[in-house]
Amino acid sequence: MDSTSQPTPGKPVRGSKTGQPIMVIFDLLGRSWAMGIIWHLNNGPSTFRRLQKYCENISPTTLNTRIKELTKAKLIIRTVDGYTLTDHGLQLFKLIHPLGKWAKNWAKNYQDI
Amino acid sequence: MDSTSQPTPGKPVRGSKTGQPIMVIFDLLGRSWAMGIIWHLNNGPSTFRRLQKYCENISPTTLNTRIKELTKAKLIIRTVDGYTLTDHGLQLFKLIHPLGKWAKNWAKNYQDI
DNA sequence: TCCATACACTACAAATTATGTAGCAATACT
DNA sequence: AGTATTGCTACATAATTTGTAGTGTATGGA
Repeated sequence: MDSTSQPTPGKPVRGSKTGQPIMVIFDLLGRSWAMGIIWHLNNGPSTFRRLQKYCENISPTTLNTRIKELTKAKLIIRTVDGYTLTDHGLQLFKLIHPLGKWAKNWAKNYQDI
Repeated sequence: MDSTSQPTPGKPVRGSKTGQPIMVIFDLLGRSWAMGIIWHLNNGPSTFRRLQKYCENISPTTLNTRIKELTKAKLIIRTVDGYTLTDHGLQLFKLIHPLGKWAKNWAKNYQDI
């Protein structure tokens, strides 16, 4: 089945052997669409299909893998209304939220590539 | 040679077709070791080998690819002292900096996986 | 109840990325 | 000149992501 390695504090992660929390979170968030999912869920609970649609047709395989990882990491949880951010997840969202404004500014100053 | 797609505002990125800045930055930062590199460079300029060592022996291939991408994105730049954060890069670091503290707390509350 | 939808996934093969080892050219030092 | 270090590149293997198709389960009428 799915043998993706779950980034876990204290255990080696993709790239990092020490399992420092920051490296663990970098690994977790560094996987495809992880931040996008958290970003979207801030708008409220979402079903699998809606999430998939929002994430510009992310493949169901990847979405499902990401959901499992984020759930194990206790950043999201499944409720009757769909997937939702946990308290931890919400805190994390608040931390990455400023990236939105920064990214727009960065994009504006982005030239001649 | 290396045909990695550079995440660029306004252009489709890995996963996102609209090229919204936040999605672009998620793609860029979501690649292996990207955030780790920025994290480390906050400690001052670093040479290729030192960076490699710091990033727990990231493969030179990946490091080089990441360096090229981050340089094109104007987040880092090469100086006589080694690779350094640009102003944009420093701003970005400041935004992700709180993740360190958050991650430690998250890791503490992380159980029964 | 039977049929049609819609949802939440799973299977699986192909494409893209990352890793790890080896090594090369350029500079610095002795 | 000889040696060491740095900044990479080559290349084969491994891991991740994608895309398409399809399965099983609920829900909603007719």
